[in-house]
Amino acid sequence: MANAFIDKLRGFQFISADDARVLEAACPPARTFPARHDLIREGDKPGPLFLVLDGWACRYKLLHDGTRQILAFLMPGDFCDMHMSILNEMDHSIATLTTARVSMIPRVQLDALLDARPGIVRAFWWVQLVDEGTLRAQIVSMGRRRSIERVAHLMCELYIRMRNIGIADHDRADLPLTQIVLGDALGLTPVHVNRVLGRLRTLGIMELSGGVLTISDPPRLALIAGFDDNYLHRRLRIAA
Amino acid sequence: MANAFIDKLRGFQFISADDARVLEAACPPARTFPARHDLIREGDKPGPLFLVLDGWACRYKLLHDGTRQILAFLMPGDFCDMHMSILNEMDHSIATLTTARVSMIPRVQLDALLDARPGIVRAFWWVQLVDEGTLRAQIVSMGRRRSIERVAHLMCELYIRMRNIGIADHDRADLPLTQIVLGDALGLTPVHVNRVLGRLRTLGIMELSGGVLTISDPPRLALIAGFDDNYLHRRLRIAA
DNA sequence: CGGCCCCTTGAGCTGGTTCAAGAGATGTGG
DNA sequence: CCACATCTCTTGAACCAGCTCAAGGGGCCG
Repeated sequence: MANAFIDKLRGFQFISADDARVLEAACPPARTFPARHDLIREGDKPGPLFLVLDGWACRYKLLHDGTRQILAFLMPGDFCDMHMSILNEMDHSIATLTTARVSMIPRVQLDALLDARPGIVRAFWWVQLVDEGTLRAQIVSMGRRRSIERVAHLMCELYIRMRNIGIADHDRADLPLTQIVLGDALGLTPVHVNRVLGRLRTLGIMELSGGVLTISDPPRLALIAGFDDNYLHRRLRIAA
Repeated sequence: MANAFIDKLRGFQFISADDARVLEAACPPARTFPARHDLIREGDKPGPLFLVLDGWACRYKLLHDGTRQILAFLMPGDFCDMHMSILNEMDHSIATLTTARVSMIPRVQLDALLDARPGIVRAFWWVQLVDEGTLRAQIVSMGRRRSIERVAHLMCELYIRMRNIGIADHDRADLPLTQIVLGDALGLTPVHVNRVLGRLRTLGIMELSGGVLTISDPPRLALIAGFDDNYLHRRLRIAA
């Protein structure tokens, strides 16, 4: 897996072979960061565009009282952050959750790429819009789902996304997220996340332990979650 | 106010006079819709781009159990929906909340505009990114703020956004949102929204009644909300 | 004038939090 | 390679923010 990001664009057939080649050539060698390392912080000025090639990261925001809200999980093939090149300041931070390999495209080079290649603009825009759908899905979860549904929904989403990029087995996947991290993403306390996971385990639906997610009853999990994957926009039009 | 959308872009100095003229010329005469009218529904295929010129609308999603989650409020100058031209299907619906004047740019014309005018692409992308920041702020609210903070935060945001487009006085603004609508946006029951508004009124901080928002103690409201307007990205670079 | 929303308030309930404590895992330095 | 420190997971008990259910009043529109 040389470049998970381009694989993703290609996998969705949303970038031409030509554009993919140009984009890939623009990616400098990846750097490896340890877990819990901030790639960029709220308030920072424009920097390079990050592409997560391996490992996990997240967007998050710290509140005044020290609590953290995780806004999105970034897995191989996700990017962070387009914003930089258009807005003048980050309104949230991005950090690794595990050891992660990250490719960083300098902003100047990125701008040149976008000016020269409308196909790449389109591809990036598409990714952006899909990410936005994921944000909306999270709002729905936090506003209208109870804890067990919320946990189930996140597990469905992460599982599908992992399967899409080929890092999930039939019913198992490595998911190196602690219950604290899950709580910060779901707006729940880690204690309650623990109880909910225990309940799902007892029910024989899924299990998360030792960093491995095992879904033994996918239909029931999706039912509890009220999961509909339309927001992940997997079927789409070929780039114009 | 001929075209609130272009006024907004101009107000933020993010579009050239030339691009503004071209964009304005592309807007067909506005249509007026009654309140509670769906402009587009989840699952719909690409249609025209909507620009809200007058009145209020919202993005929302209905769940299986009939509950509704409002994802974003659209006021004059906001657009809905770029998604259409890139994704193949809406993952949420958009409806008017009040009588609203809406301009609809046909998609073919929009695509031509975007192809011919990189400046307009940039401007749209910027708006898109700002909207995304607003989504993230909502996630933070729902995940980490209690009801009174959440209500206060939404009021701060709406007030600032209204002031930015010139439809708010010094400490008053028309805000034609029912407590039911607010509840659907905030993930609270209308009953509880009522109690929280009552509390804020008793505290002498703000009042919402008869469709009019009056903020008598802005600093205290912002303090309760933990409000920081950085995510609205008002200071920004002039379009390249 | 009548019907339908919307707002308001009360009373009791409950899902999720808080606080606490111990056991298991993981990593680090000597 | 072991010892110790730190982080994570787990479970229990009490509490409380926000929900549910219910009922009455007010305003707007047909």
